[in-house]
Amino acid sequence: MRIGELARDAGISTRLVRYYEQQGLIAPSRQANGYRSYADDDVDRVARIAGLIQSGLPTKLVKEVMNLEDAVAEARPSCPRAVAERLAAELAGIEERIACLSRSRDTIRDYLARTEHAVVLAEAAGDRPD
Amino acid sequence: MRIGELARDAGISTRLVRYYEQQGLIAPSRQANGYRSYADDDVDRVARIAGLIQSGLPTKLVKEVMNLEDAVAEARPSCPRAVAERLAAELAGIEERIACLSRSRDTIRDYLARTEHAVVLAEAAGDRPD
DNA sequence: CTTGACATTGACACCAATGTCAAAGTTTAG
DNA sequence: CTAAACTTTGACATTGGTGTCAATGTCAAG
Repeated sequence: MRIGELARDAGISTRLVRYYEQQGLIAPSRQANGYRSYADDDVDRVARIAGLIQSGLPTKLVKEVMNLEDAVAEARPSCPRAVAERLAAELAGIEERIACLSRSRDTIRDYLARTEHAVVLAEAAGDRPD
Repeated sequence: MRIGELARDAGISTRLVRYYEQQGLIAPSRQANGYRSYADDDVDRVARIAGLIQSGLPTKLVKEVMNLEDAVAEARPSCPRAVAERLAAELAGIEERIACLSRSRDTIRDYLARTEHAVVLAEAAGDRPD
């Protein structure tokens, strides 16, 4: 598929897709005419990249995480101790973010639940209003 | 306490503390000499603000969440339906981020666990069950 | 009184993530 | 064949979060 469809499906602008590529986060092949060509899996990958970036991870870190994701598929990965330590540090950072966001999530849920607006909560939980 | 101590305790620069204030996220009182004066609770509040911002929430959103946090303390809060709907939307956004980050967390954990670097993982683990 | 640490405001600077626009080539529908 | 819709690259603009510097004020300790 081409960039327009990919972007639409992933829910971001084509501009960002190209930006991610420039940052080394994706490497689409090219058609004879020079158009970028994406696989179906790339929709997910790109959406995931966007999600991480929106969660405050810098592209450089996102890149590492994505690489790791590919590496995990392999049988017996390994890495120098130093790398492992850096990853552990990043892991801690991510866990902090999760904790922070979780708390806010609880706060908002709590608030909505207590303002007789359980209706809205229920709606949002099931389908996707816009 | 004054801004220097607050910043140190909260783990950010004084520059950021002032920036947060400018964005309406905190409202310290002033001493006679013009110095900002913070309460002990503000350390937590500021650390929390910083955490949310690092998690990708724009200051405007952080502000709302913090206001909510204060409001939740009240007995019988209430808000117009429109507001509740916007909050629900934000809640969804936050949940998405959490999902994204959680997946990355699992990936990294997994990776570290499988690269005989369980050592590092254990070291970094002191806290954070969930 | 002087010095050093900390505060104040305001300005300028930087980076990363995005938007937007322009000029040119490609594909597709009518 | 033409027009609309897409794509390419490249450049410029913007925004939000930060760092940093400068000039000035406050205060505690020697």
